[in-house]
Amino acid sequence: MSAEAARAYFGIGEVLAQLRSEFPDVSISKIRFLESEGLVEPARSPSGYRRFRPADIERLRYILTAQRDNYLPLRVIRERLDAPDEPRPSSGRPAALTRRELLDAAGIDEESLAELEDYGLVRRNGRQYGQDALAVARAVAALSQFGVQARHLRAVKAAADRETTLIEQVVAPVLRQRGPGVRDKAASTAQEIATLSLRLHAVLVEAALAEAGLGQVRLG
Amino acid sequence: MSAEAARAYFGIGEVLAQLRSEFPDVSISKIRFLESEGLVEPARSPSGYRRFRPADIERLRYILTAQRDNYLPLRVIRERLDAPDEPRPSSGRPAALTRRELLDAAGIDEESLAELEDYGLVRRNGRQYGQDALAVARAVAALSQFGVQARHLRAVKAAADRETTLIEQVVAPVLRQRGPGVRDKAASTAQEIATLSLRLHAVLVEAALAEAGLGQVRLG
DNA sequence: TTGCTCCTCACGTCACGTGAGGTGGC
DNA sequence: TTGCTCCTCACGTCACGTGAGGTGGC
Repeated sequence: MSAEAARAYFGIGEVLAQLRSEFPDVSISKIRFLESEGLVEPARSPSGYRRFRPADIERLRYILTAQRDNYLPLRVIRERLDAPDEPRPSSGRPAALTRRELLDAAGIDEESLAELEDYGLVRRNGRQYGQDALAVARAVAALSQFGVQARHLRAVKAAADRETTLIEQVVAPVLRQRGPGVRDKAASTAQEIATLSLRLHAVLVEAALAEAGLGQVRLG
Repeated sequence: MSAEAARAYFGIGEVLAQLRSEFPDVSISKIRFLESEGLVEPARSPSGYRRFRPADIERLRYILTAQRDNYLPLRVIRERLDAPDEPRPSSGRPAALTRRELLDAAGIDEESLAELEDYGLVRRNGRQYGQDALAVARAVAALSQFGVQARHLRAVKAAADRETTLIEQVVAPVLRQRGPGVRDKAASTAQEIATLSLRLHAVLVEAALAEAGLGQVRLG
């Protein structure tokens, strides 16, 4: 190990610097707030300074990821941190929808749904559809109002498939390891890569549209 | 026009139904709140019911889009709605960065940046870099920590390029029209399509990862 | 001594949600 | 009369941000 390695603790400012590139909206006051809510419990120096260990930083990373990717409220995040092995309590929304419910909730018709199923955009489990199917159907319904058609949807699907494959490749070495928690770790990594790729994709499209004079508008 | 067309007004519940598919987190209380903040001003029926005209709904759509896509606070959205033609006041962040500032802010080194420029992921305007360059560099820096390499980035870039092209095609007919505000309308449409495609992409990747056992994690 | 980082605590703010107690049109 | 949609107003909540007034280590 080099002289720099094996730091046992980090000050709150250092923690901030480590997290900033991945979570641009983190702040010192936010970290302190998360502690006040009992979500992290860093050690303290004799003079009262917070001392974050790597495990604390991992915990912060998890919390920030859950907020950003899953829009989870802190109450729920806390529960999951506290009781990681309990089965997920049903979260209000039904996990599954019938075909009828899906059509109604998304506001699309039979033919559209059939088309989506043909393209592989929507899949069912037996006779049921999941929340993902609803999200897909809603996005497609909104897109169709702008005249976006099948070939665009196919392109999005193809890009999503390629990205999934790549993520699986990156994560594969982790999965080859043994031990408890390996799958959770792989899944967590996969999620983060997916989020970061998505952000990259969004920024690139935005920049290209701006260049074409189709950037963010200020309507009248 | 059919019997159903040419509705002059919509009740708040009908407005909600129209917006839900595109903005899943809208609610009646949110719409009422936006009115209380002076962002929309629907007419009233004699009995006090809010009566939204198409123009009011457009305005809501604009507000919700600005919140969702640009994370703008309502204060700023209100300013833009009130004074749509004023030049954008400098918004705190500098619009441009030097090369040095970009490297520091993103936490990457010279070679990485040179690579990003080679791939066309980052571009400069003269000697300056924009906020988009910073966002790209940050995302790439975070991705590299997970062992994601050049070919992944190239794939993301290619997908973003294809999507941009498709959006331009969809918007082209609008641009061919004449008249004031045509470009703004085209840009607004382009932005919405981009957002919806992004959401679709995200949902598809998420669903595929879940199927592969790499879905959202509950860490210990 | 001077910066610099960090601390607590009270209060403010932003964007809504909730619930009580109503009214109005088919 | 019965549902149903809609109304106001007060209060609550969630996730922080701000600012005053400090302390601690090189």
